[in-house]
Amino acid sequence: MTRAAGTRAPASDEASAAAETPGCGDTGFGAYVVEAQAGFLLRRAHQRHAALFQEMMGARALTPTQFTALIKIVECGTVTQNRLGRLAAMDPATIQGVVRRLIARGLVQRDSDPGDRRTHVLRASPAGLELARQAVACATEITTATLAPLAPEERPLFLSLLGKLI
Amino acid sequence: MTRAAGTRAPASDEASAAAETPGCGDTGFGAYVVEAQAGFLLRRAHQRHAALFQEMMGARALTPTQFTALIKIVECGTVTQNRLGRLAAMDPATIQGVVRRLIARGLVQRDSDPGDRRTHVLRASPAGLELARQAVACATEITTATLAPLAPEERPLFLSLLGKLI
DNA sequence: CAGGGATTGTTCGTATACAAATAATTATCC
DNA sequence: GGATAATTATTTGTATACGAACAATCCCTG
Repeated sequence: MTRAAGTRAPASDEASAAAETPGCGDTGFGAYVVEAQAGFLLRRAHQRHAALFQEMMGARALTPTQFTALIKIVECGTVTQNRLGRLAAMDPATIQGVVRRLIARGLVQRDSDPGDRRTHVLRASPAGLELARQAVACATEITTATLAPLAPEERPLFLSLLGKLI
Repeated sequence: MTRAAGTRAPASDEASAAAETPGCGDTGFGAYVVEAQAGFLLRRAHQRHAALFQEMMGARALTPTQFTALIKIVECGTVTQNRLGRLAAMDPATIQGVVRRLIARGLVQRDSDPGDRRTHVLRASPAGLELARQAVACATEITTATLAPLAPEERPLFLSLLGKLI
């Protein structure tokens, strides 16, 4: 994470220099250091992963959520939109937009369900299936890159702890 | 994380039942399981933290980013907007909106800098300072709640590993 | 001191993320 | 079988998050 000083990047290394950044002294918050809190670190780690994902996914141009949704659709073969949202951990309002963009790119198709007139059935198109296969290979490298700062033996431990945070 | 089946919640427990959700068989992705990847877990952990934050911050109605920005302003006494963004790990475009909302709530004030006509100097208002003090106490509990699923001895370890992911 | 490069803040467009409200439909229960 | 509850999908509004482009200003170097 060595970045030039004048970048438009979201977080300069200043954000890691917890305690005493010049001009920013202690102001009576006791031992509370924002940069050391779980929430702050989760946000930054998530930011970094998203950046890695975008960079490494490259021309495939899938966002993390689009990728997750597409994979889940392929795994299910056929899903309903809200159920897909639950599988992919997305709000009905959020999954709506994600699916709309996947359909707009021709990666997913949507058929009406004769058994339930409320829903539409989602299914991956051939192009979507092909892209999914390529993306999975790429995503494996993205996971590796995300965990790269950890020693190999720390990685499963970290994932196990992270997984407990539901 | 025991939630009723029909909630509007972003992620039902279905999203944790990795391998074999009924109707969603293996479709040739080999050993790749989305729900076990670092990115997916980071996104969910971040979501959960944000939900805890909103719930526990309650009437104070600060979002995690607003809280971070406010704390950083108080710590610095006086900051420039972009510099604040770097300290709080936010894009210039993002910090702009965060600061605008803090100003709209009267928690932060903005004065022009005679030494540099590009910038404005940010400073916490008395109300902002008071809210910051209350919020820090609350945020400490939020961190505890976030890490609650971990055994006490696992918590510093987890934070240390998470911190390595920059 | 002049001119090029860097920095600051803003705006626009896109993509999550979620609460809340809504209409349409299905499921349940008395 | 009919009222009620639940579910599905959509829409609106708000809040991150970031790339890209921009004008104003500063800084530095020649």
